[in-house]
Amino acid sequence: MGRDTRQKILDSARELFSVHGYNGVSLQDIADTVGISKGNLTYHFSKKEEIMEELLSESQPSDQLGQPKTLQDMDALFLHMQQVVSQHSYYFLYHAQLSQLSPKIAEIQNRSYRTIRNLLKEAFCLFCEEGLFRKELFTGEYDCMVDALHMAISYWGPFSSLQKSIAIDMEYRRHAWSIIYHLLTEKGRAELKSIIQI
Amino acid sequence: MGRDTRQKILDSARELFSVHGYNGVSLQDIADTVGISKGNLTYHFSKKEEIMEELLSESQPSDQLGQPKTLQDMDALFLHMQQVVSQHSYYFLYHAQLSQLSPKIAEIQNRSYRTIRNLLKEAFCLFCEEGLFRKELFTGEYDCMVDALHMAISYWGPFSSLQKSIAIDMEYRRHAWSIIYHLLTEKGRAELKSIIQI
DNA sequence: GTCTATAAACCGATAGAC
DNA sequence: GTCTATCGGTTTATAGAC
Repeated sequence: MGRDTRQKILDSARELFSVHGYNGVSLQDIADTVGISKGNLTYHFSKKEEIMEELLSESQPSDQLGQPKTLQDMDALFLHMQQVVSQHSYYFLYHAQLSQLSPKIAEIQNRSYRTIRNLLKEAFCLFCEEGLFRKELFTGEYDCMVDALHMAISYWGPFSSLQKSIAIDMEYRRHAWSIIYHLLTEKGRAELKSIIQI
Repeated sequence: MGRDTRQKILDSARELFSVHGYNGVSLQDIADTVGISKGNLTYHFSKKEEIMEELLSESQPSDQLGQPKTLQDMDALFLHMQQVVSQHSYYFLYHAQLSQLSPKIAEIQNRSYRTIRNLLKEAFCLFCEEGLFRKELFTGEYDCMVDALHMAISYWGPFSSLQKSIAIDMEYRRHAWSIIYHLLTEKGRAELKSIIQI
């Protein structure tokens, strides 16, 4: 039951953190949910932080992402992000708080952010070379759109949850394409049309 | 010393919350900073939530904002938002968490969000009528850009703080204009040029 | 590995003297 | 209005039996 208990703890913790946030969940809550004692819990994870650290490093959003080579790849990336965000809502809802938990967590987050950023920027440049994206209107426009897209990825969950009374029923994937639609050339727009209807 | 102590509590609490977040600050911390006893603190605010509620309703970002009529107004709004965000960083860093604190706080946030949203959308439509903005490329493009702008307003602080090792030294005001630059017509771009250099 | 028991500290909130 | 003292509850973490 060694590995098994450890995994059960992580699963229960992830679920509880998703609903109540890091501070809203005590070790007692986790132990109760798993069905073990608090003492046993601290045998596996000596500190509460360690659970979160393992949870984050276990499944980083940027893990399984490959460099997008086509608009189709980009769309798949958006779709994938949409799933990650909904499955790891606690990560995005409380990530400012999480970064203060431990230097290790801050480092994990930072690495993830840098990865996504580079992924998007390189894709933009590639699309530009292939005539799918127009050239920059001003220096730094691509960087700005990468930031906007990145911000949308990170905060789509909390942002839309705060506005549930307003009509933001549009899913993230559509929002992402809408943000960068103006960057597409005629060729790019034609190609996108076969992928998704904006 | 009646009003005085109450105000001191609010000032100290705002400062502490900004750095450590709501859960990271205890009533003891606040009392110590003000230089009063914990008992005296709970005389003024019987519950911890009440401090945050008063703090939020005291200075809502959308309070002193008028409807932007010109690009100059819009720029002033961005500038104003930039100051608000830096002065009330706790509000933006922890707003997902804060909304769960009490229904009253959730309502305050929701009203604020709706106000900013409408402010931006109406300005967009006005600018379009005046030939400063081009027409929408697709239905909902304005709404999408309003969301992107709104997200940037809300999360510029936390977003840039998480990326401090990366080159995001561009201030929020410039970022906001960059996001919507592609919406400007030739006439609009000429007018913007006299306000800010993108 | 898992348990019980408990330490040690801190939390928000209350009671009552002054 | 301000204080001290304290209650009842919760927290993380440890010690030791099995």
